[in-house]
Amino acid sequence: MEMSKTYDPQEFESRLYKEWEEKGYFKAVIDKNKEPFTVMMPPPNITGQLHLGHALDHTMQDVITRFKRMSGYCTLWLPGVDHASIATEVKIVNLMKEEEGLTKQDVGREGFLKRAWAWKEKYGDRIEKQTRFLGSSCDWSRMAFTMDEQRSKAVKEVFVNLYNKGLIYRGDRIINWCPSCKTALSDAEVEYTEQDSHLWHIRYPLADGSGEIVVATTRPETILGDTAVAVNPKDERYTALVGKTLILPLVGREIPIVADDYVEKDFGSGAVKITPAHDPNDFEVGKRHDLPVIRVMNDDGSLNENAGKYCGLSRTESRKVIVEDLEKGGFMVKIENYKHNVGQCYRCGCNVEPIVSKQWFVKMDELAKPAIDVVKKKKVEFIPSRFSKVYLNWMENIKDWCVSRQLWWGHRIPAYYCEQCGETVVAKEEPTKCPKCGCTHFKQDEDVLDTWFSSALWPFSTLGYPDKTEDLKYFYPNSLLVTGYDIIFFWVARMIFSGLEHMGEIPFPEVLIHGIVRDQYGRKMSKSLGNGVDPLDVIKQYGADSLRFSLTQGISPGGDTRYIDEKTQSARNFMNKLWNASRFVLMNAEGVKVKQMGSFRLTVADKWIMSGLNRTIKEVTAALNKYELGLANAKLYDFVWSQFCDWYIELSKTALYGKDEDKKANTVTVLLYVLENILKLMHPFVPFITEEIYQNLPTTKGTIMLAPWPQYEKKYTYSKDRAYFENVMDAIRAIRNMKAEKGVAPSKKVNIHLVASPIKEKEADYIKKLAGVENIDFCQDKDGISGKTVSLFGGFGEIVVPLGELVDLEKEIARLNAELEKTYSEIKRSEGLLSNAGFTSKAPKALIDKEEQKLQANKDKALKLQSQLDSMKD
RNA sequence: GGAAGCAUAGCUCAGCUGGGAGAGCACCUGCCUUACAAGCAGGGGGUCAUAGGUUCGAACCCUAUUGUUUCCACCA
Repeated sequence: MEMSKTYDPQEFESRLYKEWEEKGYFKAVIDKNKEPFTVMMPPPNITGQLHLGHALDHTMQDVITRFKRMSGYCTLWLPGVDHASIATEVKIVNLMKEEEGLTKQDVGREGFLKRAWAWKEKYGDRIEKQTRFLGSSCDWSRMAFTMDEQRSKAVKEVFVNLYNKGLIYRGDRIINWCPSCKTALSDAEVEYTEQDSHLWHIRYPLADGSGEIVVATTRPETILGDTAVAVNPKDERYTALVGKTLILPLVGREIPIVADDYVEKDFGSGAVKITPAHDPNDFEVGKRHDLPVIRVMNDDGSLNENAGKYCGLSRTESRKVIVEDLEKGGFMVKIENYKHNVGQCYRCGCNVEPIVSKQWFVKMDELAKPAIDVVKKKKVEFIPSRFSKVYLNWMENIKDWCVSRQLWWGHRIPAYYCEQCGETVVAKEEPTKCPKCGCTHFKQDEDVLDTWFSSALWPFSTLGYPDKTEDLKYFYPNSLLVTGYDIIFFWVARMIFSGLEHMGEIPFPEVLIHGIVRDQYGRKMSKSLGNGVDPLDVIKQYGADSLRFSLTQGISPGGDTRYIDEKTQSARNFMNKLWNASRFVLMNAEGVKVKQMGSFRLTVADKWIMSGLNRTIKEVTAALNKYELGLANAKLYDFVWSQFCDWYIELSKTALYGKDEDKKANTVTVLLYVLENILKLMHPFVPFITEEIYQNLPTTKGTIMLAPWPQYEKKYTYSKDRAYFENVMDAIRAIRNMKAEKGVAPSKKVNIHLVASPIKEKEADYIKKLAGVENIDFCQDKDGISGKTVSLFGGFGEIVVPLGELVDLEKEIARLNAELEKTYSEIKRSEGLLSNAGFTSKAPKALIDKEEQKLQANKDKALKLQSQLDSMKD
């Protein structure tokens, strides 16, 4: 094959993806002799396109999936997309408004859903395409959508079951209401930010005219819905007043003064206005004291008919007007500046209103208990483990889950109301006859379910639940969940209790948490900042492999990462390096009869690279088994570039450019062997380039995707040969260093004497070739070496380089003195350590031995340095 | 108010049972050496936030402090 001189990913990435898919390599075929490894893709929202966060998420899953597939598991990575009820609906509403000038009401439910499905087709496809560009090896034949037929069946099944068990109920409760999206939200869907506001102190006169109570509030407009004022029962200031009534300013209604522990004596005036319809805490107080609930707000946030003359005013207007009226009426005592947290809708960002409303809820007490248990008992483990604390903290304080949404895009709630008697029937299909009155006309609940209700079933709904499929039997529980910490509550927690409740088993034993991808300054990527990066642009410029490698570089579980263009460039450079190293190997393998490993004697250089490879196999495998992708990535980078390319390829040239055909064949064999293993180890990270090269190796057949994962083998440790060869390398480094320091041109070859060196003549060519040496004189002593020379010391013994006029005697003496001083300080350090009884008695023996060897070596070196110095002073 | 993470070279970050401080990028000096200038060789640069403690030995373990980021709660 002709390989281009530079790496050009556009040339092969799409072609290879197509080939993999056509040959069915992504498809999981149930094999009872194999252990399954199952990962469900967190389904991206169909709201738009994939961003770098998805790219990271998918890359991590693909790396792990490909690693497991090569390791012999029956691997299923199941892809999907999420209908994202509220997020998608908001987008479509906006689009309709912009393009057609229409509202939801204008087009009606059916017309709206038609548009929504068209949207789904468009964006679902786009997401699928992007996923393919990334190289994701997911099983497209099992592609799932949270609202397709099978998933809808699962949702209905679960809803009905929970209802029949009494775990789902409908009732008037205080919920978070988004006045802009006009729907209820769950607690998890509210985000709090600090806002500047005021604390208004308002006078409430006692009904009997005997005085007044001052209350402090941040919501003066809700005064219209007040049904009591509460004080702490231990607050002496007010004990005498409890039970009396107050006249509600502006309204004139009489409201009681109640005592409740919820009130803090020391905050504000110690008295709190109670508005059960518009504050979660007040709602609870109201329940305890049996207070009426007066809702004064419409669904759009404006005041309703209960607000009397203020009816129709918007949220902001009403506050202004009411404050003015309070001031006019002499009720306002003072206004303080005040900062406090206000909840916002996580989709549209507008302030949410706590409102009493009739909604469907999932009862959480019973469901949470086992879900807490499995995490505490580590049947479900978070990686890193600190996230289990986050999970437990949330789960232990969970409230009932509001699951109904006043939206159209989503799973319609399978509840039917009898048109005659109003009886509620919850069933998978519309009932034919009312069980109470026999009427045959029903109206289905208008609301849809929270998006996360269907996502919660993902680990098993994707496998065919509620049908008892082979997939479900084989692939459940899943093996691993990979996702970001931002959706632990939304998703992970709900999957855990859902799996336990509906499958009777945990959904997955491990949850690998990753962080988010930030921009180069560490800011979140967002539309408003305009700092988002489109993965497709990156792929176009650098290739998917470069993006994948760059995203997994320097990451650790749970940690955020920054996207920096230079990092991707450096990954691309690495791809180019691998490309060219392969090109070098293939060029030299041309026409050479490749041998079998083990059928010939390895050189020490061969053994050095083989042991390095072996070590890398061990480390990379261990790192991947722990899902430490950043670590595996770093080990690969180092081995491929700094060991294989920088050293072994250079070393191999002595044989490749020599005349001995047999030696050449040996070297080619080792080069191919190491390269093949490098490709396999790197394949999970960079699937395209490794496949492209692999298929062109003379020693391989078929796809690298299904090639067996490299195994660590003890026989390739070669510790002694490795240590010996390090001396050769040190010698090369020392000579290069010396030449650079003395300003000797790299092309200028020098002659050297190797004095009393452990290095054997066999290795002379390596030194000559790599260090730019003409001749080497292997000798036992320095007799016979005359003229101005430089001496280098190390594990290789002494290297004497005659440099003629190039050597400045003064400078050379200074250099040697500096080195001698350094050596003495090393000796001192070793001696200090070794004379320390604590150290010698407690430190491990290997460490003590090592220290002793070091001490001896340094003593030898010091002697040699000293004698060299002495000789120069003559 | 509660909890957690982070603090290591100019920048981004590794450093995984405590045993002489590392990489990439950037910088400086030489090199177009027949795989690669998207490259090669060499080099400078760090009181591992601060203060204590444990230990023969601490970037690593403990305590406190400072700075920073995030999550949870939401006292009107």
